[in-house]
Amino acid sequence: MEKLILIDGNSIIYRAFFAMPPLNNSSGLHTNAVYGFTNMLLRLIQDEKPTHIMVAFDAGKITFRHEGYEDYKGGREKTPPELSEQFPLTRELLESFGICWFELAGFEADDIIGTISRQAEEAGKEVLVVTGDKDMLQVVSDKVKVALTRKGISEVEPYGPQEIKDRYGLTPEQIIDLKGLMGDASDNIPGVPGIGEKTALKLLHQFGSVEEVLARTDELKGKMKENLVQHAEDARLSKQLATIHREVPIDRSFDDMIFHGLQEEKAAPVLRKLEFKSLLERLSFSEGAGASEAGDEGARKQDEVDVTVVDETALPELEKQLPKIEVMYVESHGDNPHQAEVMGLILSSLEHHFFVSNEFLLSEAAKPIKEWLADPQIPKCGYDLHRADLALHWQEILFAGAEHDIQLAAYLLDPTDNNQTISGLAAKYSLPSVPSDDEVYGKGAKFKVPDQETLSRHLARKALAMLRLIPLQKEELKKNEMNRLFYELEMPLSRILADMEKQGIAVNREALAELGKEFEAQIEKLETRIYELAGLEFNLNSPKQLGEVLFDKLGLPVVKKTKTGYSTDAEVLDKLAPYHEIVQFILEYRQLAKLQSTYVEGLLKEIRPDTGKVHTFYRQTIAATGRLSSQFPNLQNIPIRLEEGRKIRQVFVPSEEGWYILAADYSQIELRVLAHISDDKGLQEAFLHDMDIHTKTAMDVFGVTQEQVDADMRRSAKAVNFGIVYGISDYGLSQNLHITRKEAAHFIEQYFEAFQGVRRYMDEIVQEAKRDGYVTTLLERRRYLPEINASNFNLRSFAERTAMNTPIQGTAADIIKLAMVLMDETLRKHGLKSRMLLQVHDELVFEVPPEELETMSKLVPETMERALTLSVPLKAEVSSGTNWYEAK
DNA sequence: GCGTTCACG
DNA sequence: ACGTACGTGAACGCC
Repeated sequence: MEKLILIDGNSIIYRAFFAMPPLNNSSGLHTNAVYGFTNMLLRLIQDEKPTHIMVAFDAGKITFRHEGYEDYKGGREKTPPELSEQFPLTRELLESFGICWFELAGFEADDIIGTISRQAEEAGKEVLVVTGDKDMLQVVSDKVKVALTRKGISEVEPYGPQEIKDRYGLTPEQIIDLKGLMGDASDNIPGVPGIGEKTALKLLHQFGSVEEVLARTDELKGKMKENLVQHAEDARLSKQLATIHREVPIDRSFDDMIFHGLQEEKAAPVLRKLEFKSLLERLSFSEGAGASEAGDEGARKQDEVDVTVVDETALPELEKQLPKIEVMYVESHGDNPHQAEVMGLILSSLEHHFFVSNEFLLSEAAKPIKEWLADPQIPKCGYDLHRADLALHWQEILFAGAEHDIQLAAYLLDPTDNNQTISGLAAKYSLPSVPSDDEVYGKGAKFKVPDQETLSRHLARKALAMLRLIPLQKEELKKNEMNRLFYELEMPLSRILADMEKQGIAVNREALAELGKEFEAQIEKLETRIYELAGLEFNLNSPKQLGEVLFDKLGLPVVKKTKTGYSTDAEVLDKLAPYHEIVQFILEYRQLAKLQSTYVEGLLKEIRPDTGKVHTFYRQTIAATGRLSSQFPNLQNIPIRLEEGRKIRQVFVPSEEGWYILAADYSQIELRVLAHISDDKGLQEAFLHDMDIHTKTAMDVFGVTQEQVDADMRRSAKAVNFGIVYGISDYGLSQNLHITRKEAAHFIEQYFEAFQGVRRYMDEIVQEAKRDGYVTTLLERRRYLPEINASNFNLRSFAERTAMNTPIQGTAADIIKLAMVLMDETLRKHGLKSRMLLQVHDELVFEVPPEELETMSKLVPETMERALTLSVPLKAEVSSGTNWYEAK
């Protein structure tokens, strides 16, 4: 017969937490409740041999019970953070055990269990409910037993109808009446004063039910009668509160609950992360293997590999196997993929590994391999295909057909994992060990291309790990509902980015050098003046030496210190300006020195002599929020705020005579996203009318009319809006606006009064993060926040602000990425010659031939605006000119 | 290789 | 009481 075990997750974890001594793993994670829970779970599996298991959780929000009685569970202490952080861990553990869990907003675990146990009973299954909550006894029947925990959780006591009768002299249904009369302090169920278990049982033995007791109070006497008459309503309400709801909508089938047994490859990594060594041993899983962080790699074996080195003799064999090749990997050396040296290519299936040296790849004989690489109809799986594409491109080898990039998938599955190398991923998934590149090649100055034997074997090990990683990633992407994000957004975008990077943007070298001369002249003047005023020459670029001059020699007041000494940043210098005229000159020097070193000299170094262009590299797997980042050079931080710096933009020009630079940027995209996800009616209204959002905020925060908003009020409101997007704190806002914390707190309160939907969103997203351990964007991009339940205030606060900010910044990133994919399609569809060149978070930059300028000026903003439909319109503004400066 | 500073959204 | 605004990359000094 089929046997289903239903576990009340919350109840067991609570009891385990208080029953177990404190326990944590080496990274400080509290694990005692998870440990107790796991122990009990394993014992149940061993003793009961269930065919099905399901764990129910409270969804942690307001339940239907609150609708009738506000104080329900009101008397409970707040859950300690050391316990809260263990809920996401428990869910992760259950998933690794292949055990189904369920929760539903508005219902408690009790109700879920009540419903499933009823359904299971109707389907003829045997059921065992495991909980610490006596209320649950009401669901007992011939088919349904309830195991109550005793002494913490180390023992359980099973109850069937007979056991309930022996213990209480009641039927299971009468348990509800019992609660109705005696109440339950821990659930804040009032019951009737003066009536405890003894009296309640006596009454029920005599009358049978709460209703009957209340109807026949005339048969009673004394204080008890008085209490019952006076609190009749409390008794009825208490009975209602204690009644388990058995018609919860549950979208899980019994098939979902089938327990297939533990699989080491899935369960072991989680147990290792928790450092449950005794459990690993008990399950006879190897203990040291696969601990990704602990550095005990040695315990995982390496694959033995057999590689065919492709030369003209071996080529026919490879050609025969090409249709079966499942993964490819291009090994290259150097951080900048536009200048990377290709070391070799590996093409693998589970049966074969073919190593192709770059020398052979570049030879005429390798034509079939090149045709395979270039064929967009042949889907390719691999690791960092974007980098491979660029490295191959610069040696005139075409690449197309990327389908599944392991690095990109790893990024979506955990964007904050900082070891998304093949070696790191192999460890994370407990696959056979792959030595790190640093181990094989040496790092920094020690880097050396190894002999072909070593290289090809290393690549074959990587390829094997890749072959195994792909199905695991596919499953996880599907489970996280990230298939569309991955296959329809990030993968297509990866090819588009590569195209933009290969195209590059032209830089007017002469104009840049000229600008450099102007800066240089000013810098020299400032240097002379500063040394004069200081009375000595020193290294102005050294904060240490500058600090000594300002604070020791000139005796200026110390405003702020760093870990290593005096702080001399711009904020400090601003405060010091009134004390000494040298300070203003230092600020100007700093500004120009930055422009000179980073933007003039830095950019000049990046211009390719052959093309006169700079080719940035967009990294798609770095930013935790889903944004892109840009390197070699970074074209996402070209100056704009100050006029001197903004001139740098003049040197970014079209690559063809007579063409234009066109730039379009989203207006207030983050606040529009916030209006959508918070469903704040006021904010939505403002955007529907396309109001100036900072003015609107000022009106609502200060309670004034549009005409009464002055520049200062608008400035404050703008800072508040920024703060809201960043996950506001009174301290942060006070720093930004140079006001007291109290004043900042007042602004924030005023803001939340005016925009209550935003307040609700901020509260709910933090709760969601605490419950799930992660937050998501509109397109299901995910960011884990392991510190959201930390007991350390700073860590927890940071995680809370991140929980508020990431869905906003991340959804904005989703949107512009969608726009880029759409834009690429649109350019093709219309057969336009215009080219997309740059992305700067909320801005896209194009070069456009004159005859397309008018078309593009409409098409680009239209495309950006239709990228995603929100409850408020998206707005994009476009402009163009003969260089990037003029396109403002 | 780390800390500080500063450029951008 | 705690002591920060969110996300990046590059240049420089210094050990």
